Amino acid sequence: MIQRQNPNELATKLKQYGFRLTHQRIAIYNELCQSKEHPTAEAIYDSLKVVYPELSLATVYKTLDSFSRKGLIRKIKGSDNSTHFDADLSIHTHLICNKTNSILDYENNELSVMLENFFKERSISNFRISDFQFSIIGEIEKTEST
Amino acid sequence: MIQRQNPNELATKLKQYGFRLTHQRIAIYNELCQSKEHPTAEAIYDSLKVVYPELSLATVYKTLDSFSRKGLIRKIKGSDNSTHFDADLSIHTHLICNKTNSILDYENNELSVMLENFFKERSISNFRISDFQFSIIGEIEKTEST
DNA sequence: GTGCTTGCAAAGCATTTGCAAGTTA
DNA sequence: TAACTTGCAAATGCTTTGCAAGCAC
Repeated sequence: MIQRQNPNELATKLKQYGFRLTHQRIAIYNELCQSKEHPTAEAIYDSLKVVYPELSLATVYKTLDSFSRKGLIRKIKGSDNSTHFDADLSIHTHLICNKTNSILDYENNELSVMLENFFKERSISNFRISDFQFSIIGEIEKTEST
Repeated sequence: MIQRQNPNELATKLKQYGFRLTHQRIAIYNELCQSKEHPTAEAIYDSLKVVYPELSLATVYKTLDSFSRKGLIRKIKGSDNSTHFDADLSIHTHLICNKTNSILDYENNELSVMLENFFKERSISNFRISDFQFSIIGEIEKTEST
């Protein structure tokens, strides 16, 4: 989740990235910004379908793909064969659960700062970096209280 | 690629992990250990088909899946929707090319040691770690000499 | 001999594509 | 109005599954 943005801010950001403003794009980007859960295309579709019944799953896929290709959002590969999306572009690490196929942020500032510093001034010969993907794979453990 | 292993070493390792020794398993694990390229199931199949024409692609998938579920090898998600495999279980970082869908090792000892040290004594509450996946996404740049 | 593994073909599922109709700038 | 975007349905492509025959132990 990234901080709450009002409709104007959303629209401005989409324009900045060269997108025509459509209801679908605004709704999809807004949904992704609000979500804490790094949703899949299908999850976004399911949430929005309630409010916009005419929305198509193919549009959600196309929109998320164009967003990520222009660098507005980032793709995350899940442990199953699904792709999740994240509006938070900062260098940070994910926890990926093999059992639930869910993705959480690993909130560890020390690690984020360390990685950021490491890559800040660094380039890789013959490679143009466009994104980082740091994941810890494993299993969410149930606590007794649940 | 991990260091060359003779047939006996391969077999011993497979047994250690509780696998029955079949020609297919030995060939698949050997192929993966020799490969520098983090191949997909299909790439492994294509390489082995020449020598073992009766080999089935489904067997390659099943075998790689059981290897990775027992922790003998590791899965890597590519930038397209394919899964690649790696016999090198050490903490290391991959370069993933969006254009060629190829995966290379990012050979940087400083980074590997840093990550290893960071996670050596660290645990995450309510999460059982089984693997790490660190990737740098981008594009391999052509050099003029190519 | 028993239980695990293989190969085949079919099925499954996430994602992409083609195109006519609708919408944005 | 011109170019881009949407929604639908069909297609694609990677991966999994069911099952009979084969093999390891």
